[in-house]
Amino acid sequence: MTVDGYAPYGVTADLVILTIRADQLCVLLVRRALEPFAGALALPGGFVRPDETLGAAARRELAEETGLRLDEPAPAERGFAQAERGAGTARATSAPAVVGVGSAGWPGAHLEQLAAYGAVDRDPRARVVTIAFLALAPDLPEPRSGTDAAAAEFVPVAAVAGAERVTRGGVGEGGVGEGEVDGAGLAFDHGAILADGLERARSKLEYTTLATAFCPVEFTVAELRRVYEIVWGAPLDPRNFHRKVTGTRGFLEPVGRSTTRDGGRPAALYRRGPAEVLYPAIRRPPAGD
Amino acid sequence: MTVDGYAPYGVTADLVILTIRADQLCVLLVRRALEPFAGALALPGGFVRPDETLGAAARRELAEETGLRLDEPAPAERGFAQAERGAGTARATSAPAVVGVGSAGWPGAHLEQLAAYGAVDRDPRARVVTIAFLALAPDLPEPRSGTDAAAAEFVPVAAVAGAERVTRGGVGEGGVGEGEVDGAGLAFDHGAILADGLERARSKLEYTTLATAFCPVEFTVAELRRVYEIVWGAPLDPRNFHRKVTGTRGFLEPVGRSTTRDGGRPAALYRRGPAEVLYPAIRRPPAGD
DNA sequence: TAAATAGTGTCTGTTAGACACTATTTT
DNA sequence: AAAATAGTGTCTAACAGACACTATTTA
Repeated sequence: MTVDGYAPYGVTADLVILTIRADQLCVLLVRRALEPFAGALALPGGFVRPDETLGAAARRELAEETGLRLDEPAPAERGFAQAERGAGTARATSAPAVVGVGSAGWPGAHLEQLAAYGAVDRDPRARVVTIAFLALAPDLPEPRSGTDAAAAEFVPVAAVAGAERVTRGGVGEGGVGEGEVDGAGLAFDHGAILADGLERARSKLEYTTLATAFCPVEFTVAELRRVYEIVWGAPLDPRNFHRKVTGTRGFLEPVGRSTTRDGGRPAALYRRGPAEVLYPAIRRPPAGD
Repeated sequence: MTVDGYAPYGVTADLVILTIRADQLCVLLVRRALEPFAGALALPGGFVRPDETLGAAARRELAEETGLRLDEPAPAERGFAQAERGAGTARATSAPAVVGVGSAGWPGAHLEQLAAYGAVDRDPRARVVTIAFLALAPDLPEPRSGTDAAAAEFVPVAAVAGAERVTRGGVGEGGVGEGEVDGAGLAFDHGAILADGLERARSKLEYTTLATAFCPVEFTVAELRRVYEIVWGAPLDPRNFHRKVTGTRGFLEPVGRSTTRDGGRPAALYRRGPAEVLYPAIRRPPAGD
């Protein structure tokens, strides 16, 4: 059913799911089983169903691929009905039992809309617009194969050719040929989407407390610092970082216990606090990596 | 033509076009001539044509409604083909002659993707996903009526009921009933889109040089400050503001002339400089309005 | 004891915010 | 002269960045 005779579009939701494994920033990629781009790596995703919102499609895909279930965000606080809001974010507050997943939960996992991509020829089959989402999660168990993916695995972003080739802040607009793999070696325009997702994640660590989304429920200051160092690819001064994050009200809440799992003197354990924005921001070092 | 039998969607581009007129932040709204929501105010927009990207549709709608033509952004700098990038931004570098528009040009006008909105019932006719764009422009001549709009006019955002009712940073997800006008008094979910656009504009003034997009080619520091004060609805200290913007490299480039159009001692004229980000940011005062 | 990591203190330069003061115009 | 706006200087508190130093564990 179309409106006013305009051509219909396919609408998909694709996900950039980032996690940290073995001291590397990794993205979940699937090996495509079907044409187009059969055999190529791609971001997980799929068509938005007629009865679900964009965010619901993203949460469904996330659960299908990783077993990670996020609650729907609460309706807007002022009490009037709203359409699904694109800029919204979700945080898991509980983790119902899922096959292959324990009961620990991932309290800090994060999902937000990234952007819409609608180049005319981005899908050689038909006009398809995709709404990309960015998910940040602590280290997850092995991903489960999705419906249209032969296999899904976390791949270090450093190993994804071209994912880093877009300069910070600079984005353009062009076109891709029919069925042509773009510069990142991923299917469709997924290399560009990944690059945008990485830049979004890197910049959000500067001025929000989102780094905790990569951490388990309880973590040390050094573990949080390692998140920053891995995502930014640059070392941070441990003393200044410690002073900054423990001095920012609402960023960390002490658990009261400590751990020696990082070696050396026991480190205090923290949970994430209620703060979401950081002011002043933690500055991203010039470069590195 | 659909893919794998999934239901087709309509895809539209809607615009939040902001400008400053008579010391008020205004948004371009159209009076809908057709059902649904006939007679109600709505954001300008329309269906994305089969042969144009999302950004091209937004630029076309912008030109149709305002006469303001923006160049397509340059392709990505690293030389590999990219699909249209959602997070990209465009700045007009020239303003070809357009009916009703002089030759002065709007060098700072700005267009960027805001977000995608896809609640199931947001359009009572069919499943329609809209990609919202945010445009910032200097005071423009009277808008021209678009194809599906009986009239278009700039309305002070303060006069749009409910547009300010969403708290800073908090967004949720819900649903709207069939044909029901949402809390902002605008058609569809355009009140929510407007609120998101306003928040995006307000927050971008903090950490980018985008305020110049509201200014004419040459402007004074006081005129730039008035942009901040109007968009944020709060007064700023003129002396500290002056020191901040003139001391930030690349923000302003002196023209070498001055004007007395604001009264009092002549003020130096500036053009926007090459800088795009502000670090440290200009902090938004607690509230005001 | 040595090595490793946690955490505190201290110094310096930069900046925001508050506000006194001077400069140059119009009325 | 008075009013208005432009622009500079000065003070203080906060903070980033650099780095010395102490604290508590394991090997």
